[in-house]
Amino acid sequence: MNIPGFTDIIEQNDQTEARREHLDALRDLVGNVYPNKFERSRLTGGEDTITALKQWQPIVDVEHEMAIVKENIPEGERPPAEIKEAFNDRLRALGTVRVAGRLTTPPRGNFVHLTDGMNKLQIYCDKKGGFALVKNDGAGTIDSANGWNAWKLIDHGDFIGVEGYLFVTNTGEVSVHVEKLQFLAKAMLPMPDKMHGIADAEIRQRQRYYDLIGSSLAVEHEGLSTREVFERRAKIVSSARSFLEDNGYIEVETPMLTPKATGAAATPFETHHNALDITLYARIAPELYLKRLVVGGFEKVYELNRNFRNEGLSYKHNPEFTMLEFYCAYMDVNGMMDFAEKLYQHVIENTISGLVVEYEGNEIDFSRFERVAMRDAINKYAPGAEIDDNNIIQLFDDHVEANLIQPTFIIDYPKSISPLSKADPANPAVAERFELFVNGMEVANGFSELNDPREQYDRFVDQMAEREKGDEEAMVLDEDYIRALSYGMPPAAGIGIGIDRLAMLLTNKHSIRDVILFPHMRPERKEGEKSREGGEETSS
RNA sequence: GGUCCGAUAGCUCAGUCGGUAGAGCAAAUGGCUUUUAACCAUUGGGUCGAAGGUUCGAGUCCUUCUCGGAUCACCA
Repeated sequence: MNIPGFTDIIEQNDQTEARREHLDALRDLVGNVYPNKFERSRLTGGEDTITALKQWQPIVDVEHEMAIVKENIPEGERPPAEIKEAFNDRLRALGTVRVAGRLTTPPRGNFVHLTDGMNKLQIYCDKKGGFALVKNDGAGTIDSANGWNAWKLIDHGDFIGVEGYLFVTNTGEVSVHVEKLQFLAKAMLPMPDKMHGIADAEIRQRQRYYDLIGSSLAVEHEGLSTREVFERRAKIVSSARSFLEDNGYIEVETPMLTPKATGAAATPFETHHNALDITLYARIAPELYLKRLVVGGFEKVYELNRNFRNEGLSYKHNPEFTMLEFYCAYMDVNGMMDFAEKLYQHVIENTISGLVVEYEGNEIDFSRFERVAMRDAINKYAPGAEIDDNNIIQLFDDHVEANLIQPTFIIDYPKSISPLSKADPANPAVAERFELFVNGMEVANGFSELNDPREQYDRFVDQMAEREKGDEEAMVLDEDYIRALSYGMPPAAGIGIGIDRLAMLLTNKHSIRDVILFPHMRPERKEGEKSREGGEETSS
């Protein structure tokens, strides 16, 4: 077996060499260079994270008042000492703070910022005044002689913990005057560019940790920082959840590994269960499981989780993507559109302020959703086109989809391509189905759920016939689902909402890879692998 | 899969007509020490994505390949 060596994985250069030397020297000073914990103070009520401290009212107040003082003195002049001292008395009375984080710059001066990934806090180490080193020897022995010696050995990106008192600098920034320094963890690799972060999209996606570090260090950002993108995505997910919970929905988890890949038109990933010796498929949709639960008496049910589709990658497709799918008994497609509008509005208002989303130069207004029949939309964007059941989707895709910038429900889908959807009672050829389009992109799909087991069976049979004819994505008959429907399912409506695409819209990101922490990529191949093989052949 | 664009120091990027491989940041050494991308001086750091070709000479031109991005076709 060819196990790569540590130095094959971690590139060695002058920078890593310097860090290794610093680490060895630190080991002599502090003992354990990877201690197990650091207890932060609790002045803010909870744990004193950097973010908590930066948002803590006493600190916010002092920085605000100091800013006013600075406005009233000439540019470049220091604030009067007595005013500063008054602020410092207030800050010092708050108590001793213990805070930890990563160094955002090289520690060459005696000022440095620590980050918790989101916010930065400045600390001040006074060489002359002296500060103590806390040894990582289990007892926390204080080494008052070596504080500054340890300080000289820490590197850009290392984690340290400090204890000290708060004060305000001449520039008005509340900082920690360090009295005790504790070394917490080493960064063996150099940090990204402090101005620009990581520019290479491949490295950003493959090494998201590195990208996130860059995002927390970088001074300039175009749009949201990587950290902010994923915080916003988390906000989208949590506000969608809370909206559904508040409306009486219950969250469930249904199988990811399924014996049949059905519930959507897509190619599945295949795998094998050894003990059972059967083929399993990564689910392409949770739809049929969720409706089984409606049969079983869950009147409002949702699942917010991953789907897997074995298809091409693009700026709006990742092999695994997050879908919010939910079902509501006694509701039809129109009720679902009404509810979906409210859900979108709730999520958007909670995520950004207001309902107007800036996306790639467009102003997308979520205060209003249009509803347009598919035929009407085609007539609008491809006037004169002759529409029949066979070309309607093609016409729609070719002429309409890209034009649907503002939120638009396209309704009245052909029944033939909607095998899980109820027909419109007034027009049996049309399904009670919608898809929601925003910025030319499908973001949701919903319908009145077909609950007649006999008709569902016939639709599956039609799909299987399409499959025989070569349509590999035609839906697969699910016998157990027919059995479930035969026990009776109340009238219901359901919807699937693409979370990644919503995240793209709300973070102004063009690529789905920018809103997925670890998007799918080709396996990383190191150049060394090739040359090592070659080396074995030539060496004797 | 097709088309177009890209890959140069740890990071961000220059590199003219084919003629000695560059800058800023980061690193090392020294100085300074209430700074806000700290500053000043000095030093080290490169298989120019890989292989081949043209040429006296290739980061630069040609071919192939790898990886990535954009875009088109299928999927949400």
